[in-house]
Amino acid sequence: MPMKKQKDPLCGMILHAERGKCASCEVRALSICAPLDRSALEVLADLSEVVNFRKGDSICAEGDPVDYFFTVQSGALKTCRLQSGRRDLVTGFLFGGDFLGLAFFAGQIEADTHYPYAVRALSKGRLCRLPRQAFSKFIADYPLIEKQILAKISLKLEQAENHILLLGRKNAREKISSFILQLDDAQRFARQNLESDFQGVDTVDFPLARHDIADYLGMTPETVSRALTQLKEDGLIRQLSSRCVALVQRQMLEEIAAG
Amino acid sequence: MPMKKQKDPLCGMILHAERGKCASCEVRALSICAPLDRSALEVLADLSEVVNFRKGDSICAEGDPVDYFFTVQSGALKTCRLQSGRRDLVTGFLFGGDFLGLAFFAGQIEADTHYPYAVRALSKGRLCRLPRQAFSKFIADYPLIEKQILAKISLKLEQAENHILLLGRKNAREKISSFILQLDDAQRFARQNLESDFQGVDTVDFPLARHDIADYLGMTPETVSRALTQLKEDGLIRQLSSRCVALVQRQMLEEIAAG
DNA sequence: CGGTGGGTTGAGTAACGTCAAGTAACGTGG
DNA sequence: CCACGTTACTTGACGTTACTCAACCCACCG
Repeated sequence: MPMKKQKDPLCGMILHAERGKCASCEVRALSICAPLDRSALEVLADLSEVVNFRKGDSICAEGDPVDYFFTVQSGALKTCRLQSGRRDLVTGFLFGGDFLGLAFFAGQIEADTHYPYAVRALSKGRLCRLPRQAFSKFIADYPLIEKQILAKISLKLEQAENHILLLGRKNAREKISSFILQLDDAQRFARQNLESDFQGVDTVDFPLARHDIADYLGMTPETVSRALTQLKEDGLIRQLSSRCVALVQRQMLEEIAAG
Repeated sequence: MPMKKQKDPLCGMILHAERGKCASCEVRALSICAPLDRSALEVLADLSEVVNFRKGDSICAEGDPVDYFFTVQSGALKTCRLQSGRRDLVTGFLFGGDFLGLAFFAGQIEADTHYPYAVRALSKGRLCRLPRQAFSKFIADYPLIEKQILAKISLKLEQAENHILLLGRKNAREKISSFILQLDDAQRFARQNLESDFQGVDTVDFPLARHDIADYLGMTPETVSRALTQLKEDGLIRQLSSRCVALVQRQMLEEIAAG
């Protein structure tokens, strides 16, 4: 059984570690590997391993040494900072195509670095794992990858600044509205780029629990719940299930989110 | 007279635009130019211009095209995001040695980019200005600089995550304590690296007004003031003037800041 | 059919924001 | 250098928001 507080990151996680199949990678278009050619992918496939994780698994703890980089293939993860005697703070999420290890890259690939946050799984899923040393060498030969990583860091910084604005100056209603739209954007983007032929109503899935949303938005689960029911009562969203809502009035949501 | 809301960024600002003197730059050790050799500095000096700014000047507005990069030589600036009908949010500060333009760099030096925040002066000071195009070419010849920029972006991201933690999970008292320590660290670091021979009591200068602190910490000036007097009453700090405090019990401050 | 965990709802409270008054600090012009 | 006007800062009274603690509901699972 998956323990609530895993002391052995990764140990219980790897069910079937097997050589990566980069050529047929489903999320390549979203990942840092997007610009690589056939031969580069062959080289990379020899470095990479696919590992599975289950809901609740700990990928790494705060302060762990960074021995691997990861690309998320499926599932959802959260990066969080712990505080003694208080709710954690979730600094961000990782979905298919996202890269884990960004912050440790810039300029200090050779240095011994440590994770500044813990990473935990919100659902089951799959990671592509790359040994740090080997991948660092690989990058040296394929500068295109470095550019991709730079672009991702830049994006991350922009997201962080938006998050700062949200935490610093928005109330519960505005936070929730922003969050729903954020998820919606991410899910539209993924659908579009992976060329899935899905075309339905504008619905948003929450791949996480209320308390995770709360920890991301700097509030409590109760307040999250209350803000959601308020939006529901105002007819801005419709709740299909506890983990899925339909956007009824996107325009209005955007206005609220903007403040 | 400097207007409160400047519509013409930079126009009123440049008093004496003159060729940079990189060889004798006072903040080089702190800046991205630190690793450059004599000949590189000569080249750079031809690209750069020194411009002066006064308290309240607007360096750029949100959405302005990025035509120049800057290194701060002296004085203090804030980067802020505006919100209609609400207090601004200050996302960060720039002091001597800091580089302005980081976020626009990564991976898209050639693209037409825009500032995601406004930059305003908190005091008078001096900037080193570099035309974007020319500096981008310069970087291509001196990869050391690119590494420096990467390191700075990485640092920025780390700071952003700390800021997120502060805004999301700390109360007024903890926010102020963190802020004081942050300023103290920055000021110690600057003193140390610039090898000033100053050796006094452990005091911290606030190069900014209460409302700027409030906008940075996601609170109001009144609450900032109250939190400061509380720390004063508890004997953790001593107030030498409205813009300068002495750290009486650094240890305790650190404990409070950590939560 | 009871147990469990996630989610919602309610009542009371603490923390912070708002509004307003008062005080100290500063810069300017005489 | 002083008098004045302006701005920044502090303090107080009050209102609002979101947190805390608790009960309850519901879906899912043994």
